Amino acid sequence: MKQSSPLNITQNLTHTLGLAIIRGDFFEALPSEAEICERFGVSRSSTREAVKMLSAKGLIRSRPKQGIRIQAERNWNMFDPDVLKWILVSKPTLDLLREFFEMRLVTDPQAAALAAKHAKPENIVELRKALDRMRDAENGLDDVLDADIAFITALFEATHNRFFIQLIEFTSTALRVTSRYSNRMQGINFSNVSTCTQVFDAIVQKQNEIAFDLIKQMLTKMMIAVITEQ
Amino acid sequence: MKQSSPLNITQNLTHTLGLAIIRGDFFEALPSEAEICERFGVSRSSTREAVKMLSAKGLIRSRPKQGIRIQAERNWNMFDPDVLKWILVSKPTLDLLREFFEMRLVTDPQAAALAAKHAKPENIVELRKALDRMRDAENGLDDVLDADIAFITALFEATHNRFFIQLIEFTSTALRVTSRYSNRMQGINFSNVSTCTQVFDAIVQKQNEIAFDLIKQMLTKMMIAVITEQ
DNA sequence: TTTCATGCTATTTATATGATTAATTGGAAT
DNA sequence: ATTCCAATTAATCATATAAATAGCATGAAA
Repeated sequence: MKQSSPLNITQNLTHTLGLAIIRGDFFEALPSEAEICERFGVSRSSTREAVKMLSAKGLIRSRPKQGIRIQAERNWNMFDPDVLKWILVSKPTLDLLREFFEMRLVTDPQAAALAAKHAKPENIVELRKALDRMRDAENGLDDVLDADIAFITALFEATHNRFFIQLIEFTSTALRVTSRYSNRMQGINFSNVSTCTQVFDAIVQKQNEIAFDLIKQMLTKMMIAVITEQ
Repeated sequence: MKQSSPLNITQNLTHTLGLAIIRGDFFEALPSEAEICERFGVSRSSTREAVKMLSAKGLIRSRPKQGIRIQAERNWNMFDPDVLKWILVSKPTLDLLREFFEMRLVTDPQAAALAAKHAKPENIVELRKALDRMRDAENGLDDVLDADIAFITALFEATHNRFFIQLIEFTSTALRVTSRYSNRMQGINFSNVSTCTQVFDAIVQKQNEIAFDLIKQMLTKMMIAVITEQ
């Protein structure tokens, strides 16, 4: 999706360490710079750069003499796509999925309401395109997950709110990872085409509350399906 | 608030460049590594580490021959406290404030509802402490902003939802920065003590909907006050 | 001539390494 | 208890080499 090019050394180390931290492979601190270099067979430059990237995401903090210490989970940037991905890959618990839905349960309906309020013609165009893809996907002519993400993307872009737009990456990362890695979560995350069509109509007619309620109901059903499923 | 120690070279450069990028000082790309070194009088290591930190936050992307290119605003991690701070400091527009409230208008009520559902005894204790601080602040015995943030912190921690807990940094950063830098925004962001007391009672009695509605009403009033004020 | 593919070159970041500086901890000396 | 010292570790600087790639040049095919 993002970069087709193979990861370079720094990126690789960043992902390896990030995942290891979140998986709990280290206790309170990472090995020293020198030891990381040795253990992973990379130079100090690459090690330091990887450490800086993880610091920027709130996972660690590095100081002389103290070493590279893992920060409290509270400081992790959960909305960073990388961090979210590492968490979902390493511990895709039902609890986390519930927490994710508790968030979507308010952001998505509000996004629909804001879209109804602020959508411009080009947003309507994109929403219609996404709806078409969802219909195609129902008939096996397109990927269900991609189509779902396309709709969410168009919906959140129509809010013209930077914070909501930021949630596109958040939500699509979560959807992609959970649908790829966890069997339990498969196939239950997808939006309903007819509901989304109704949402689209509500947005076109600027009916905020209706758009809000439709998405909320849809997500509530999805959430119940996910949480109760074993 | 965070670190009392003076910023080191890398941190300094990160902030300088981050702020400059968001302020729009550069067009599409940053100067080359070598030029940044020269212009800011730092070594290549520090430059590269700062660049890596900004890459990790989604602001830029650096590739051989292409240089250090600024990413589309869509890719910026708006929920990263640093990024949010730079944005608020460099362009504290009314639009942005509206977008911020549109977000809080759903996250805060939901946080209250989740707190009512999931709060544990220690969360109740913290909420009560925060309420006491808010009362003290009303009488000039404590800082209003700090007390407000303490309540929000206790509220969001009580959700026991990692995504909501992450929003503590987000919200408190926004409150601190806006109240410090913008006169227009001053004094209008603060919560109402009596409402918060009612919210507290609702949480103790596990009345989700009541807690939800109380916060929503309070925020709606605040938002109207902010948006209509000139 | 035009078009497109191929390979070359210059530029820029990526990586590696050594040397020096600064911050911080923990213990020693007072 | 306080101050000072020493050891450790990251932070910074400097330099060298490798890898990636955009842009140009070249030349063959239409």
